[in-house]
Amino acid sequence: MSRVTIQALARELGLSKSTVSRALNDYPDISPATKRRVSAVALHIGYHPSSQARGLRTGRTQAIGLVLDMDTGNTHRPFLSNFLDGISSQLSHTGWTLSVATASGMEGMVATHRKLLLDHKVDGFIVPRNHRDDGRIALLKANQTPYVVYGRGPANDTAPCFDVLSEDAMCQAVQRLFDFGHRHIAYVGGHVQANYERIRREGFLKGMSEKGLVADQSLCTHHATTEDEGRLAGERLLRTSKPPTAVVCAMDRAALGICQAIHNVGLKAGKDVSVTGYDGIPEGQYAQPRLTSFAVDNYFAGATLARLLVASIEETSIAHLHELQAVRILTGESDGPVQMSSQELAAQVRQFNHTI
Amino acid sequence: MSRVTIQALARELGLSKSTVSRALNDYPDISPATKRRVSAVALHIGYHPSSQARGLRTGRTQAIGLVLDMDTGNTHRPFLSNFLDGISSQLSHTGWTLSVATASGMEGMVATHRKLLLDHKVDGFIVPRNHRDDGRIALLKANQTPYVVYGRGPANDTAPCFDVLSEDAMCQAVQRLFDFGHRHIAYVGGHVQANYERIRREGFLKGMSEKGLVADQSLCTHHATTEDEGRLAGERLLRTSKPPTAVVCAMDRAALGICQAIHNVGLKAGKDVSVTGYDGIPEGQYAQPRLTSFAVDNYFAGATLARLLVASIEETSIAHLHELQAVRILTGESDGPVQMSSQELAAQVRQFNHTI
DNA sequence: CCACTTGCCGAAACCGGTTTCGTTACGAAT
DNA sequence: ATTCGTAACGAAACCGGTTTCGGCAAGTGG
Repeated sequence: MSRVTIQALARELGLSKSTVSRALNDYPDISPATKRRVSAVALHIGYHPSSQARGLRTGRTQAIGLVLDMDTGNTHRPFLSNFLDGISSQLSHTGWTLSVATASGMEGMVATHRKLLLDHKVDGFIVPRNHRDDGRIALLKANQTPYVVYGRGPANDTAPCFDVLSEDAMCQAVQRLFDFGHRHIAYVGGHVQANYERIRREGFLKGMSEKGLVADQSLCTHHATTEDEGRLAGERLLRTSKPPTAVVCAMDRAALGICQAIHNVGLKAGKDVSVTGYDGIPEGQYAQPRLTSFAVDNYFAGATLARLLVASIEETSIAHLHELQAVRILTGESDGPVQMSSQELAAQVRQFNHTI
Repeated sequence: MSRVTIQALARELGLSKSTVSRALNDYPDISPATKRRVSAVALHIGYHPSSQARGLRTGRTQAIGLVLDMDTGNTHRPFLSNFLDGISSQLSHTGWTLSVATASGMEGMVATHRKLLLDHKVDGFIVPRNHRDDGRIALLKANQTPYVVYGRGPANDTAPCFDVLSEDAMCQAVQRLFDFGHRHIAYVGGHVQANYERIRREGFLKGMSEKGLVADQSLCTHHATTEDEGRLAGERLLRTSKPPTAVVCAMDRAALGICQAIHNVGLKAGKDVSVTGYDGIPEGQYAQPRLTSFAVDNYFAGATLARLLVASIEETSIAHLHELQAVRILTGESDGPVQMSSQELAAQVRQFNHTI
């Protein structure tokens, strides 16, 4: 056990514990010589301050909280490891640690945040995947608890945030498909209540308008967060009289479902119908055809969020606390040059359905 | 903020804070009537004890630590979410929380454990993937810190542990392949320094001997933890004069690599050569052919480990602290009835290599 | 020489709980 | 009536740090 307290260190040094404390914390009223001596002996006898004792006095735990939603959480499963690594690596340079908890749904998450707060287990939170009207943020604001949002925060919010430029990815996807000759492009979004959904959709629309295309509202859908939901959305789109020749998806999992739907009507994704995803999940790189997607550097995201949060808690720098990061495209074979018109595509689908 | 201390509660009740403390902690020298009254008022005015203040006195943080290895950690990436959920769910009933950190390699992990210990951030650790000679366990033992092993602990170790019966999975795999008619079966293992490797290999050997087969040493390899390493191992196996008609892998990722190697010589996994994996990673279920594998319930694992660790820290029950859990088979199409003999297989591979 | 600042450090309060020890009141035993 | 035991609670120490306040000595200006 540690068992070497500041008292023992003070005795060893022939100083009072208050002097030792101030020396270690670099107070100005301690002579440089004493500071050096204290640090040296502290290191020598292996003194490590108790974080709880310090926290009791300072009111700080030196820990940040991360509550994961297990309802929608499966969607970010593959990135979790890198995300945690980013946070932890950033914190490891300091004395801070990361406290992780899981919860189900927004109410569950809010309850978990409250619990961690009331127990004084953490000083602040990383809030991933913020919603339009987010109970977690409401709670943290009401309690004046520091937090940092992974995602675009509310416009009138002063809390620091970090996000990836997913709108640029959607925009790039449209442009790429346009360059492949596609003009009839659908959009399949994710959780409508999530903030990211609005942003990605707007990115899609921006890409469309930049190319002089008008987004057909009947080709814009959402709530496709799983493969099954994506497949259903794909089946609906293919069954219309003017099916899209390309589909931009806000999530890889939905994109994989769309590829299945395409396969199920005897067509080939990437040839007959183009599909792009977003997230860069491993399954997409193993799928047939390999999914064109956009990868997020979640290590960087975690590290940045941790840095922003700690800075905002310690109030060291009030620098720009809103940061953005570009995504990296993963070119697969799920998209390509347009092969046939929407009418021809519709005919093919009809024909396939008849022969069955 | 919380700011309702035990003092305030005591004032509100007209009692001393020591009485309030003992009432809340169910001491025998407090009258039942007082206990009820204290609990009621505490709930009413929203009293939540500061975990740091309590920890300072009791020496307990009520937090457990989990240090993830980012070197080999990518292999357990998909399970992390469920694993954390299991731990967190188990802890949520109590006042305990989970502290997560990452590290690189054994030295890094040991250093991180030491840091968390010296800072008094956690009371105990969950140690996943223990090695034969594990620095983490040595450290924790030396410091008399409670820990629980995810994996089979050292035989002479009294520390609680939990593990899945991966040896049974390997054994099942052999029996399944035997029933498919395979007699020439290879084994491709993972990290040799890890404890699980020994266990899985022994499970494989047990399955072989139970069916009266002798394991050809030249067909037993290891150190295949990634897809690339698996592919290389597969290429080596296929190039021998008596290649195996079936391969049992200790890890899905290696199995996927073997499937690639089979594909690369113009053969079909699941038809010409059978392959089984272990872990049940999502990529395996998306691969062509779908991988036959064994799934681990990592939610259950996390919950059990957390329960064991807290029990061993609080020393409530000295019950059986060694638990085991069976795995569930995921039948895919990467294995099947034997199609040709080892000689015929070798001929096919030779022929393919000549034509190129 | 004295008052006053400045540098440096110690004493003690404090954070919010837990735990030890002591005290009071009351009924039972002697 | 005295002693004793016990139930129920209060006072105070304690955990290990941080922070406020005050004190002492040396230096400085008048």
